[in-house]
Amino acid sequence: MLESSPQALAPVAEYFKVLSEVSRLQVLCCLKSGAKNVTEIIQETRLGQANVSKHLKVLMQAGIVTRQPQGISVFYQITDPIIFELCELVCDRLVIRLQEQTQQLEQLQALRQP
Amino acid sequence: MLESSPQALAPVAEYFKVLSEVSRLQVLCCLKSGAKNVTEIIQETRLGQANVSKHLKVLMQAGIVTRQPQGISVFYQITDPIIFELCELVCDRLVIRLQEQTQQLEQLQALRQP
DNA sequence: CTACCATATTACTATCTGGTAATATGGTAG
DNA sequence: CTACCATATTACCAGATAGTAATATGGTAG
Repeated sequence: MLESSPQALAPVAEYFKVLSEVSRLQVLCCLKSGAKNVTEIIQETRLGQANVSKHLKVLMQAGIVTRQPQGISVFYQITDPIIFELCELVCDRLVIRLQEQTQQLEQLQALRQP
Repeated sequence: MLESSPQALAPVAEYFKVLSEVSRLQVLCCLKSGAKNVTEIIQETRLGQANVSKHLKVLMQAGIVTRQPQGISVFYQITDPIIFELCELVCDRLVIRLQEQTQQLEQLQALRQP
């Protein structure tokens, strides 16, 4: 599987790009516990209002969150549960990498003082 | 799990950023079948030499590939097997999203011609 | 209707990054 | 040594994008 033509890879790259910004990951983490309105997201993430609005639009166009106007405010909710699975995979890998680097450092230090 | 502070999320975002470029995904796909030297990668991906070199550096700094000089040329190899798992997850999700969109379109067309 | 609140959009800037041509490096052969 | 090949680096440009201030939209209350 996993075709290698640029055309086939473009949507995958685009999806990863959406997840490649700290602010958007912050918003997603904030929504992990359930639907929230924009004001709540702004308060919790301490990001600017226009900024949050823009990021939410990007997340919606990627199909990662859904929008639900409710009275005067608008609630957003995560629809795509694989996000956290993806993040966990990456986190696990980053931890392993850190451990390897620490090990290498220790070995170097051991060599320096025989 | 999955802390929400910007500092904790930064490495995750960075990892996703590495995977958010079509050219780099092309290189990774090209390496899926095993180690290849730079010339082979250039031929297979049809990317420029300096460009491939730069992308390989990024992939190496992210710990996704390893470098092995061999005689006059340099071989690269994927070290991080989770990449394709990540891509598969995203692909599956993209397919589902496409299917949903197609369904919605069909419903709209059905409404237009009652 | 007007006033007000929450959210979205616009316009703009500063920063970052992919691509490439030119050049540098480094190993190999003769 | 020199010539040559593969790879890396540098310098540069063009396009994309995060952040923000200002403004627009749209729903609600009075």
